[in-house]
Amino acid sequence: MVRTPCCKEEGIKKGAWTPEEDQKLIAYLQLHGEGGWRTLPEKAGLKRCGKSCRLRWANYLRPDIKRGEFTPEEDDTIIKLHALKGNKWAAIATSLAGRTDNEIKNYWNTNLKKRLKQKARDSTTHKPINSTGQPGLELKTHKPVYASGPTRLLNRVASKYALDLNRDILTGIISGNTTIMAEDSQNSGEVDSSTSTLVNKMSANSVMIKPSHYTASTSSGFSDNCSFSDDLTELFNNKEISNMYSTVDNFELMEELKGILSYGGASDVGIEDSPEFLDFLNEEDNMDLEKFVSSLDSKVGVFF
DNA sequence: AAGGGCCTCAACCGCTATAGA
DNA sequence: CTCTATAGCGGTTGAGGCCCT
Repeated sequence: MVRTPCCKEEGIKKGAWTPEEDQKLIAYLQLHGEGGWRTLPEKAGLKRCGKSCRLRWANYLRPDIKRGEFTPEEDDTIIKLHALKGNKWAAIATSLAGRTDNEIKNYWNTNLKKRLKQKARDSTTHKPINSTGQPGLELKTHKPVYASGPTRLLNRVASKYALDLNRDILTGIISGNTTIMAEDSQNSGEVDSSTSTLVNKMSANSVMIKPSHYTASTSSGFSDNCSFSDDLTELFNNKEISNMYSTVDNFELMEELKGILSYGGASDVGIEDSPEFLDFLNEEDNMDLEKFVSSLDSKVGVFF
């Protein structure tokens, strides 16, 4: 399909807007409202293309735009949401009243990105940057050789965070059954499809946690085709988990948890086939999910 | 004072998504 | 279904201001 230009090239002004142009645009929009951007410049007496007018209005002239410095609270929100959503500036902007996606994007690139680097965190993944300068997890607390078993990892997480992390949330992450999720689902009248999938996979009472590459059994809630690491992507992108990030004061813990679980999804080739590893799985990875969750406190110290 | 480099951020570019004819 | 107009998005650019030497 041939793209039609958004405006005729001749006589179209580019570059910075003058106060006179701003006034013309504001006056026109106050009178006629938004829309009809293609024909607006001619009607408003502007030698600009419609797209330029729309952007000028959306990013600068709109009366509900908040100008001035970002507050520490706004900084915090942006950092948290960026960790969750990545460079989805428009999505991030919906959580900051009066801030435009363009403004947030600029602010990120000029300020917050540097701040993360100063804290030795990767500006894309937000994970700590290790000694090699590569983003990654601090392996000193995570034993790589056992990284393949999701349950092992959950055990570790439970052990490490049982005292700190709200147990409802941790339980929810594991079982897809938190109060937050339940309330949210009831209130909205719908459950995000990815969440539904996860809840179906994870919340059945008889679920036995299996590692994604452990093929000896097919009786668990996780099918052999179900990659735990793939589910994590869904899990951490879904609406309810997003809400946890933005509304619950557990961001750091959630981030670290995410890192640990993601790490667990990336198994080393061959490890899962070793007798030692399979023995370990038989012993500890087939435990009942409910028992596991209900005994979190007693697990403290087991793996750390 | 001059000028070169760096930084900021408004504006632009190119693309996709969506609605409607 | 196709085509077109429009809206929206994220990446990039470049003018202007600031800072340092």
